[in-house]
Amino acid sequence: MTSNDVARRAGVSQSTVSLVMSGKARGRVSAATEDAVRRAAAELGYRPNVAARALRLGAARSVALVVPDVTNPFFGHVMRGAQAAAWTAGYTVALIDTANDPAWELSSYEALRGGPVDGFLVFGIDPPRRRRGARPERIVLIEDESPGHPSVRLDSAAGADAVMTHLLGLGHRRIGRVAAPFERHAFRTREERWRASLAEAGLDPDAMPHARSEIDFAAAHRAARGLLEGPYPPTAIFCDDDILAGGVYLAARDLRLRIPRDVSVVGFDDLAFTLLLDPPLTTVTADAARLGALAFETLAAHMAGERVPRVRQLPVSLTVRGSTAAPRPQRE
Amino acid sequence: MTSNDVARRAGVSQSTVSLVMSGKARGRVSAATEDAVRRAAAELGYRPNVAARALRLGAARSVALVVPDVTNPFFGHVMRGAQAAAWTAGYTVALIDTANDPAWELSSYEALRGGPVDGFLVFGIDPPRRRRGARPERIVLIEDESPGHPSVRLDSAAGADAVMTHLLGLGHRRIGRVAAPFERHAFRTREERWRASLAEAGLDPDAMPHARSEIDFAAAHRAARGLLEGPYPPTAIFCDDDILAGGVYLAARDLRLRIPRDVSVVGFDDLAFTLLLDPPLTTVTADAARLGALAFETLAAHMAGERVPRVRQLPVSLTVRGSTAAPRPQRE
DNA sequence: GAGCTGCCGTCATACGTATGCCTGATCATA
DNA sequence: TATGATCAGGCATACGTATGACGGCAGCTC
Repeated sequence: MTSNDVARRAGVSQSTVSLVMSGKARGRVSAATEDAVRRAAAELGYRPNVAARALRLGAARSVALVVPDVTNPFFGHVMRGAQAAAWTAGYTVALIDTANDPAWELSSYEALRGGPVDGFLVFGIDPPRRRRGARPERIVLIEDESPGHPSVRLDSAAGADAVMTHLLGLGHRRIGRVAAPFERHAFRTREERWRASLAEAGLDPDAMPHARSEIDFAAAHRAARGLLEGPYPPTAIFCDDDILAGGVYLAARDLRLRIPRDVSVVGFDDLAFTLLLDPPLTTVTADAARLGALAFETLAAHMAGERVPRVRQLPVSLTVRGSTAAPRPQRE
Repeated sequence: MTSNDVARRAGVSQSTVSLVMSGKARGRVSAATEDAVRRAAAELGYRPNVAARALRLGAARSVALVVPDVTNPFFGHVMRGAQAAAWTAGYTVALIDTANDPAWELSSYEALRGGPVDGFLVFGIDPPRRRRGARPERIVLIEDESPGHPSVRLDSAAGADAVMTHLLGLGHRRIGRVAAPFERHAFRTREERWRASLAEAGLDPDAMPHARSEIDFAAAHRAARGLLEGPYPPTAIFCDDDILAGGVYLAARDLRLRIPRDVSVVGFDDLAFTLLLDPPLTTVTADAARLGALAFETLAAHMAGERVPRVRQLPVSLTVRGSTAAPRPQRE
């Protein structure tokens, strides 16, 4: 099934078929001919060959989506948003799951340079360095930034501020933190706002219990235990995301601490499972799907040569549920 | 950066470069020349153009992975497994998230027929009907089956049997069910084994509380409430997957029922969040990543023209945790 | 030294599409 | 009626790769 077959059937030349199929028939092909071509194409079930088109055009109408952990529902939503947006734009999404391995991430750029994709949507671990190559690489970063590439992200600063205002407003003075292990911009921002908010409230950030943890329940469980068993346990814990917050629940259960009576917990992202926690988690609600879609749209605009804002932010909002309350009067 | 550039630099012809790069140099190119070509290619950072190769070869070295819900971690693991296996085989994975919409699923086959992918890995909603087309379509089904296509799946029968043996062994006589809404083979099998096990124990399956639910917490919550508030509430509930089981926890919390004292709950898949539930969920542990990898391997073999078993099953095992116990003596 | 056999390597072409350029026909205008 | 102008559509080619068909050359045998 090639355009030649269609041409033969419609009694026209291959060029005419191509013209019609790519919508460039205006003024070059009569309505009657166009009709005949379309009919022939439909009858034969003709689909333009993507490889040939890609070869000719030098573009594959495909983008790579690089994600650190496909197993994490947050990324799932991002993927959904990006994929849907890409699909409606006639693009295909090539999925790369790096499983949190920076080496793998790097090698994926290398491997995909040959042309299977026109651009990259990167939800990365390390910010990709700019790489030399025939054509300048089209990259949009998600939740991170790197000079020279446009990026999209949640408004982590506003989210973290809302969390801290909430917690401080409840009367907490010992607000600990379970941080993600990456140097991603989003996490850095949350850390900074946590520190800044504490400082503004006259508290010393460096005196606060603080831990870093891989983003999975078991690791966060260990990290949170360390925090809660420490000499100065926090009355509230601000986590970089919901998974880490889940780890805090696990630790609290271990130590027979009640949430929020003994310790308040706040997450980030508002994943579905947070409703399952008992009590349900107070967290920052974010539209991850929109984030993915926005990333694709930005990449598409970027590839089309349009000028694109260096960074686009999506609003977030604090959703207060049962995991936060005023601290108990301390014995000290 | 084309093979011509490499050829010029190495002082050979384009064909020689092609020969070397595709590993077909044996007996046609001397070691010295081959070396020179490789060096030139490396210096220029040459990567064969995928589109051109795909056009020439009529194969894209890419497969589509069709998944109903990228947001569900179970599919995340499948994707991870499939993607990793594909990647090491030099294949690219095009992701399709159908968001549980059968129409979308269908249209994705249609759209991808033009050649962007060589085959399909389908974790489908509806079994795809066989479609006519120039070349016979290469499809492997996951967790489902359809005449004419190879399929891979978990051993749902064994899993369900283990669950029922466990529950009946604990003394349960009223074992309800929250079923998934799809006619997928995996779910059908679990249903059948549930019925068969009950019948073998001298119980009437039709008398058991039974509900169907979309696979999300809120829907399962509603469905489970219906079950537990019904005239003959079950002492145990077997759910088609962990998400549905999560809904049962929600309903139990609503109704002030304690798990497992008032009702035992069993899930399927062993997703990470089940550890977070209180008590942790008894469930069937499955290697979803292996399932994805196996699916790809099967597709690759199928495409290579090898004879492939019509169906391949992966073992599963029951993981007993805190959500199951003997029923309380009934008042009736 | 003529003929044969391997070994290395090049030539030419095909894959299917998109598009610049050209041609023939129709039509309007002078 | 002669001359442009406009419209419809075909011709030819290029995109970069893979590969079957060839050709030149060295070494060998008789």
